[in-house]
Amino acid sequence: MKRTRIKTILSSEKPIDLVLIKGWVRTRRDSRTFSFIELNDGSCLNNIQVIADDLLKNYEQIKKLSTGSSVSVKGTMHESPGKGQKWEIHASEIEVISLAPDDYPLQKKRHTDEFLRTISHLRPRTNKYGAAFRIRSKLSYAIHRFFQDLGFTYVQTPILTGSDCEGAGELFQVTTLDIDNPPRSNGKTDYQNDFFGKTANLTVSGQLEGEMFALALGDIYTFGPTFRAENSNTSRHASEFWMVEPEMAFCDLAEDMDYAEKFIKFLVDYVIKNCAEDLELFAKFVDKTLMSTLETIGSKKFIRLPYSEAVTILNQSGKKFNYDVFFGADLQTEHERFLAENHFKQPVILYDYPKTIKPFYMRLNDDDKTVAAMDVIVPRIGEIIGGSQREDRLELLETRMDDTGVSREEHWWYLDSRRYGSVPHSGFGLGFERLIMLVTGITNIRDVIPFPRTPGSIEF
RNA sequence: UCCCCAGUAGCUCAGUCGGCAGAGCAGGUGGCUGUUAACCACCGUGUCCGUGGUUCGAGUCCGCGCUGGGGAGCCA
Repeated sequence: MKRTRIKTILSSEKPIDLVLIKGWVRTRRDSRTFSFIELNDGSCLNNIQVIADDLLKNYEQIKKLSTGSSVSVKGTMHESPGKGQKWEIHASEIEVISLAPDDYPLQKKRHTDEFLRTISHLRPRTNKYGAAFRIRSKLSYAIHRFFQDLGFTYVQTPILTGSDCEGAGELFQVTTLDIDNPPRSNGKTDYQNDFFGKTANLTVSGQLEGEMFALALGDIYTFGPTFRAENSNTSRHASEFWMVEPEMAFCDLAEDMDYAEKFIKFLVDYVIKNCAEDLELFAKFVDKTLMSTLETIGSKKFIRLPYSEAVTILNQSGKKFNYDVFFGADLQTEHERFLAENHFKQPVILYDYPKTIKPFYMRLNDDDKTVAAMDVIVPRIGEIIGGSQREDRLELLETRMDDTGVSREEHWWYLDSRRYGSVPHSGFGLGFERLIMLVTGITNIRDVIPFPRTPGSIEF
């Protein structure tokens, strides 16, 4: 007999004569002649209540079932006479697969997120983390769905790279050299003898490679891991995280913003429609304003505001900021949050930033002062998307590289794309974990990653 | 990297002015019960993060370190 998932039987319209379910005991309560077992198999948030009566031949063993134990249950599903659940299973046979000893760290009461982080291998067994990681899975699917339905091609850009990309952050170096005794020449480590014959790193962005494919396949997206060796100790940064980076040929900044807005709205809508039960847990226990936040994102057209106007608004707001605002200053977290949370109270797309604070690949505007960059700012999270129209004019790109100290020689292949049939194109990057935080109300990035990596922490 | 806060039982926490370490939950035993974070009674539990100091006496005060958290920077 094949096991049925608890999610499947809970959504049944009618009783079932005989079912086989398998799962883990969440809690057990004894009555006089029988025992209630709350069973969860991870297929959904809800448990199913199993009635084990004392006629079962191994009832003495069943009475020892503790939280975390695994069992296999055969029985009939019928309407529950008790309050609190529609269905329950009356067991005809219960096999104890494995007992969890009483040092099982998860109790049926609430634990703190900090404690659960120390047992990352067990926390998916809790309601909250089970829900978070089911939502993470659904969102991954929705990302593919969005782009595939629009005819985009999924490109797997390399994780090991030879270039330091856009200088997007500190790099994790990858080497097979003996680090205690590396080969040296002219007083420096000689990487000619390293595995790839030169220095190699973990990727900080797939964008430049993504552009090459957009300029061949038209519309593409990447979705994969990214690594930053920055000593960032905040609740919004991890050393290993996932990014989605679409790149569109024949696309200007306005269309880029259209895609970004449509993308976020699609994902929020997808979760509301497909993760209702799990979402409810977060709306109830994690963030009471979650549903209204998500509805605002889904229904309101995102504000589009040039950087220069944002500077004016911030200066006229009368609010005292820790960092001064003036044209040429990078907007700080406090400024972005003020705009999204206090001034507009909804998502805002800022665009046309000063060229001095943005990387070399962004397209120079006609004013010669700003570049065609855009950031999507959402309440509570801040920047969730950063993107731009790329500089497609070879001479201007080369000048910008020289000005910002990016090696032309190393990026010969990137420059080739502007040499041969260059076209206007745009793209953006979305931090996947920040999206999950936005959608669930979870405030620490460590709690939306199965096994988070942060400075000084790689236990699992 | 900088600023601030915290570290006490398996977990969540209290601990007054520096004077014998204490609750709830979890666990054990018994009872009761179509229960649902069940309930009632009884029972056990400590490197008070580490280290150095002040003091007759330190969980409590001071220095240093470690770990965790919040905020900032860097960014997604």
